[in-house]
Amino acid sequence: MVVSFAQIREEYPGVFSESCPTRVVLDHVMSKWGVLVLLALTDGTIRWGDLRRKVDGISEKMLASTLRTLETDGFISRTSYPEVPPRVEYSLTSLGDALMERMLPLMEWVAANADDITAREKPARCGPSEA
Amino acid sequence: MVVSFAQIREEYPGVFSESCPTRVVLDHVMSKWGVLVLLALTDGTIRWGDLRRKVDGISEKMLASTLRTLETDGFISRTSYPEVPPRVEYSLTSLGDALMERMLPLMEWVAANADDITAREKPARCGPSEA
DNA sequence: CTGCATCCTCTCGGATACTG
DNA sequence: CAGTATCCGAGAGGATGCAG
Repeated sequence: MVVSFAQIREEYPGVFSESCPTRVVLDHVMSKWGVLVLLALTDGTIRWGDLRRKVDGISEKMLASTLRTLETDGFISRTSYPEVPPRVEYSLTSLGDALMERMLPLMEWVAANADDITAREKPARCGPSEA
Repeated sequence: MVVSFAQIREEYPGVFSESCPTRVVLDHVMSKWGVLVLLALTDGTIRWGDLRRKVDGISEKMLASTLRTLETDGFISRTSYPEVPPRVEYSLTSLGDALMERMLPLMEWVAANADDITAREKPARCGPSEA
């Protein structure tokens, strides 16, 4: 690994420590659903129901739970309109924006390489190469 | 969110789909221990025992499991020396290197901001501000 | 529409003991 | 030293029903 990128260990020698706050934040933003919810929010403000439909496979429980965690962390903001039926909108805060600025390059790389990576594990992923 | 960063949704509209390979890779590299193991490997080649001691709190089971997953994905390489006692070394592959190139900026940002983020949740984290 | 409460399942992950 | 095998508890996470 290039040295210039590995300086995190010098600046933050405690990142490997069990008690490091980094662990907590990492668990939130890099959780199975946290990543996808945050990514969905890079689109801009979005309603609860739209979010649920957008993040394929997420349950209501996990969506609510994930949103609350990320809101507590300060990554997203929740706006509730006193209407009936209710309308609630979520969006990234400036902190969340800063986070995603670093996360998106990683996501794009993963999205671009995921096929090749998983393909190597399952001999034939789709095409009838030798069946 | 700045538009230039949000183009992942246009290029990879399937990232939100449950069956997208991205989900699998994401689960591996952004898992609780996957991140830390990969980060530890940015130091360069390292032995099994050193790795275990470095990543504070990881069990033998999870270390072995994490390493096998990441090796299968092609992010790390395993070199076993036919000696006694045995010696096994792990290091990043070029693929793993490319991954960490995108991951480290994120990690550094998280490490730099984790204190503030978690501090907001626990009114006083260390200092006797008002107790 | 936007959640919360409950129940229940299943996997993650820790502890321990054992092998080459 | 570098793992594997087994057991087991805790918590993640899904399904359903209900409330505001």
